[in-house]
Amino acid sequence: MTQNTPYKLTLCPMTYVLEILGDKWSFLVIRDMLFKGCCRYKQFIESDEGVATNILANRLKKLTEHGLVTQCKDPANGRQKLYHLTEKGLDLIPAILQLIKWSGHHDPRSILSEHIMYYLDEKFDEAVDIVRNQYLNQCHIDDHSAA
Amino acid sequence: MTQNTPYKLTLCPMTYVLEILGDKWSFLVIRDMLFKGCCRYKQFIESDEGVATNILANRLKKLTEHGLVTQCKDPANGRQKLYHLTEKGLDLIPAILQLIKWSGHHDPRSILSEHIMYYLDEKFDEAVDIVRNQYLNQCHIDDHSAA
DNA sequence: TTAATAACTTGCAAAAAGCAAGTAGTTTGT
DNA sequence: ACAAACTACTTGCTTTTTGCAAGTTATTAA
Repeated sequence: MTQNTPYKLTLCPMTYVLEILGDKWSFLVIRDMLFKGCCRYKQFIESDEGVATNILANRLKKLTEHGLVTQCKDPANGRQKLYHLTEKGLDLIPAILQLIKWSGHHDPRSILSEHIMYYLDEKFDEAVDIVRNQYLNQCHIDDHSAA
Repeated sequence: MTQNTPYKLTLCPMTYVLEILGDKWSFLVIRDMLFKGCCRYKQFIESDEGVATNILANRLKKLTEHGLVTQCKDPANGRQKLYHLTEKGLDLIPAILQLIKWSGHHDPRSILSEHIMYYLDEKFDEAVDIVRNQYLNQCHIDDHSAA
């Protein structure tokens, strides 16, 4: 076996990722923020998959402690909090898009359009930028318009 | 909000991925195959994280049912089975490498070398090919040499 | 100032994970 | 040929985590 070529990639440590994203709810919280524009507790609760309130609270706390998410009071409504992705959280976009791309290719019930698959297959980096900017825009709007 | 531009990417379905990879052990099995050359039950059991035998059996079965893994008898030793990644499983390499890349950037205790980070940051597609070929080679060797 | 709302917390039942021990099919050694 | 060893599991039981319903607290609208 070719031992010391520069082409041998020995990378196995996934402990950090799995510690943070090793369960589906953490992933879904981030997905809801990125693609559904969720930034309030209630919005996550109302999201399709139906998280339990205690689980949601736990995951938001965990993601915040790990620096993927920030919390702040809604300046327009003091009884609401706003949750946003940090740079560290946004840096997960490539990984998440690769997972979505994989779904697009292998999920027999995938509903991803050809247009989207084209972007993921041929213009991946661009897709990452689009999702990122989309998110940043969205936040900007949500923050200044009360729910 | 820009509604109908071709740049609006509305992709949220991750149900399929999460159904298959929504827990850490499934991920770790695939990682062990890709990066540690695990292809036998015993090898997975002996891997660092310490899976319970019942959990491992369950996950290998699940991954096989979902078509990410195949099982066959070891032609060289009838009491052993060989587990291998299918094309569908190998197609997860980009996603896994993105997660590893993310770890490299954000895990304060990351042990990834600069060389590897260079590949992930600047030559991502090449890194995917390398990992893929590395795996395919490895299998070829393992299959024909008894444990 | 009463009612409603948002973001949680708590308590309990159900499901899943983790551990130890056991089992079935091969195979090696004598 | 037969006993001991090996590999890939399964089973039963304990512990942990999840999921659900019902509070609780802080803030705001009527």
